Amino acid sequence: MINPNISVDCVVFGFDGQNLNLLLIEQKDVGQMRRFALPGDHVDEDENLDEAATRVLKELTNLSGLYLTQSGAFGDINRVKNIKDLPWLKSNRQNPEARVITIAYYALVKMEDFNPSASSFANRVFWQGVYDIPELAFDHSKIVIKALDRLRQEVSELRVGHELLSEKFTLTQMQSLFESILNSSFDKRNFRKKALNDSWVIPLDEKQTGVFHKPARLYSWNKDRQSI
Amino acid sequence: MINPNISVDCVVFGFDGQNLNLLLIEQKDVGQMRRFALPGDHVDEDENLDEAATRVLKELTNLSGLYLTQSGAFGDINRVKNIKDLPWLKSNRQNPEARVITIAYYALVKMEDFNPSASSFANRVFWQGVYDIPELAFDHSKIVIKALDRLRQEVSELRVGHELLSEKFTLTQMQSLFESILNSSFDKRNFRKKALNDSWVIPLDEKQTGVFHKPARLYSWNKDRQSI
DNA sequence: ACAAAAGTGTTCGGGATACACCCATGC
DNA sequence: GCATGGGTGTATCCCGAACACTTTTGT
Repeated sequence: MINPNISVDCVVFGFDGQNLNLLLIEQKDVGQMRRFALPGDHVDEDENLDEAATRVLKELTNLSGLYLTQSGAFGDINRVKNIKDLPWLKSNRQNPEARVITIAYYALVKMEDFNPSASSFANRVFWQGVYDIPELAFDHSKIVIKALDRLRQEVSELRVGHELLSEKFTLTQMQSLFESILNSSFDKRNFRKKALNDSWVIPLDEKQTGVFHKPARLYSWNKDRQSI
Repeated sequence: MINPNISVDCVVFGFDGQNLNLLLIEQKDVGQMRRFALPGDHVDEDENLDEAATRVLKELTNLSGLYLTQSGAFGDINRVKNIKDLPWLKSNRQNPEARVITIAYYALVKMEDFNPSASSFANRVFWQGVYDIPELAFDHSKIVIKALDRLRQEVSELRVGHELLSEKFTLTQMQSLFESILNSSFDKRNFRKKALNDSWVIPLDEKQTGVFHKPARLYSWNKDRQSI
């Protein structure tokens, strides 16, 4: 049995080697309008919050074991009162007037692991550049901003980030990851010095293939050296 | 009308010039046992989460304008299933079995501004040293740990802290504040150099009185220099 | 005079920053 | 051979860490 007052919403960040992206859905059953939102669902009575978020993420991406962490609770009384959200609420909720508090989570996925496709949730699921997010349903824009804030903090402290790169990667990709998350840029030499000095990564005896310039060396994360 | 599924709990930190303390209540109506908890209450249907937390804090301390910020949502299905919590739930809740999700807040108060006294909430309200917290009801210990974590982060980044000292204070008091929050100790000279170099504080033309040693100079916060 | 806390400067090492040119490969 | 990104070293500055003695007041 679901609890009508409590939901979870997932801010799913993905990285493609160049840019940071956000997973959005296009809502169903909203007539002619196109309205975008974060994936989310109500929480079941016998389900922990983390479990509900994990479930939403699993249904959406068919991936498990993803990095997933809570980023806040949103419960303003008018968060589901926007007139533009009425059509969806009417066709998806027993009581469209009900107050709903949502617990926001954010997740990190390697984009290469996953191709978005339609699901029970939505007409359409797609990646969107984080610096180019359209208007979202409910208070989802606020939720995204807060999640991005948290992600930035965690990345600066190097507590997360490896979840967004593939097993083997180039230092340039790693630098792009940091730059796109923190929305700033770094000096190449200093960045590489730091990554190696602080043993964030381990150099492999392998090089990039299939590129038409000098192939870059590949690296992997140093798992012993995480979260310091 | 209250929403039976959603509550707020407040982790209220206070500082007395020496040690960091936490405001606890002793629960009413639990028969012979003594059981301690965080102050909290259900959220009203027409009340925002922040408003509910503000209300709890106001009823408790009779102070307003306090620093108050959300530190997380706690919703494990068995968070109110501990047998020791049954007596209180039975005498305080219509449906003691109901699932309750709580949104945790943490607040900072100057202890000199406020003397705890009994209230509608509790038999007894009292300050307890944060490094000496007894067993708490529900999952309140977890909530405290998380709030303390957040407080430490914010203090290290100097985003909060001034809320815990009076208008005028000595550098030694300020150092004690940092030391008790971060549970570590600093070199006096280095600490003072940093506080002054980085313009955290402004020296006043005033000295401590009523002490039986060399009186210390008083300082106030540099409001222009906060949160950097 | 004595107890108690206030107040003060210098040295050292390590990490962050700034900066420009040659290299390997595919086309 | 040329276009594209890969890869490298040095000098400087600032910040954090370590460290011990003198000063002022009340009793």
